[in-house]
Amino acid sequence: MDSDCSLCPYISTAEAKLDSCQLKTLSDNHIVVSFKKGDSIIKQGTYSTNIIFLRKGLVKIHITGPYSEQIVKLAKPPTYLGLPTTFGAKVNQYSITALEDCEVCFIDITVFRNLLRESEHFSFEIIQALCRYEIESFRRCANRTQKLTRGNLADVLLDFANNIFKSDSFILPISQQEIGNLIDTSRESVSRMLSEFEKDGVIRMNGKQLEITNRKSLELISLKG
Amino acid sequence: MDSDCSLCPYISTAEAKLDSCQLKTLSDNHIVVSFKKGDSIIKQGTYSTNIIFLRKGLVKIHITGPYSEQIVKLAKPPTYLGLPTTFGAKVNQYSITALEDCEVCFIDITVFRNLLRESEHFSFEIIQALCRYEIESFRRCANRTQKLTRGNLADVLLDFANNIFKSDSFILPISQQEIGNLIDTSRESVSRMLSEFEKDGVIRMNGKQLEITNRKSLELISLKG
DNA sequence: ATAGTTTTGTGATATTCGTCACATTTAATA
DNA sequence: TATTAAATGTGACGAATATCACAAAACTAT
Repeated sequence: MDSDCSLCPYISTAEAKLDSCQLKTLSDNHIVVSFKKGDSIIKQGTYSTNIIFLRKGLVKIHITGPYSEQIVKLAKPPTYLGLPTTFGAKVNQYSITALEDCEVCFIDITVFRNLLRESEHFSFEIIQALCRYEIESFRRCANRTQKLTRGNLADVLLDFANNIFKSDSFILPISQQEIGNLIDTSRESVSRMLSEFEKDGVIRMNGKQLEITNRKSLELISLKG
Repeated sequence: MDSDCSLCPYISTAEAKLDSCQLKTLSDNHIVVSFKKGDSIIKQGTYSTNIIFLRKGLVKIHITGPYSEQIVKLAKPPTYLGLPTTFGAKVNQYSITALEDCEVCFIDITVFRNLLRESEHFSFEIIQALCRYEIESFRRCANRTQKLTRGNLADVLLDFANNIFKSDSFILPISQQEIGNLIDTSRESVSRMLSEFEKDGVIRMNGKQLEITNRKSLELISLKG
């Protein structure tokens, strides 16, 4: 498998700060692995031994809460996966599972640490990324707990359209049960609300195929519930 | 005001990794500021211009959500405040307010960046701290949204006893309204539940003075709701 | 294709909890 | 201490949504 990082089209902004020699080291010390839809990439409770970089495919980051499975967020390339769980704890504090077929780089943790050591730019990029993640998770949590469920569902659909698929027409990569786990509600409520959205002409659905037909309304629902 | 960081009893684990010269730079480029209970230390929406280190007193980190004020978490010394908001965004994404009289170090941001640049150990400590914060906030969010409200209230009381005051008898540093903002419920519900806890002999209250009289029960409530 | 599994749709019912209203207590300040 | 403001206690009521039950549909794999 091609493993010259300097030629990789999926390179991270942090890695762009590395010089050619450092990129060479990275090239020599990582492997690219494919995962099938549904495969587990990181499993909560196991030891974390590698830095993982997502270069292709969609994943969910989820955590086994006190009662049910909670999807913390969805992530798309290019992004590191599991930095917090690798540097912040001995064992993985959450799971990561492929929602589509994925390609992932496993980077040796000591090599990665050396890069942090050698390149201030690289490590500062990582610090900034971690800071952004945290702000994002504060906000996500505040939304989730304060907004009405309808608003959260609208947000999920808008997130798919705006950030993940960049199109108002897409195929839902997760089940209604999983949407429920993402916005903390039951699958029945998700089903009912989606029907409602369709009845109101905000979306059109056909199986997993979904189209946003009235973006304005959806944004209004996101705001007002 | 005393400003030799090498003599500071409140030094952070990250700063402990600095050499004497670097500590000297830090000493010369920070000021210690006192805040009174209720004072605003960081205000959401303003520019973030300093790194802030909390060396004394209790603070709340709160965010103005779509509808109401949400307390993200409470923080106690020694800890940096607002790293994410300083490195992750131009303007502060949340507010920090003193719950008790506080002492805080303001560190010049360029000086702090130079320290990150110069000391790999220092910057790696910061990375680890950020990673731990994020894991913690995933978990907090999962709890908050999944547990029953009673369980969350029990958690708050246990957090005061175990982590913040390290005693089963303490004076509540926040109002019932604020407890509500912390666990996403109304102040009325907080009031009702506290009465209930007292009636069941789990706690004893006298104004803001609170004593946990049956820790086992409280832990059970935390688990089972 | 067909049997089996997973996902989805929908009604009836129960529960939790927020909201409003107002009384009461406690704290803050002149 | 008098006056005002802030925090708390408590009842009645309603809205949002979880849960249960079951049917229908869609997808998987032999």
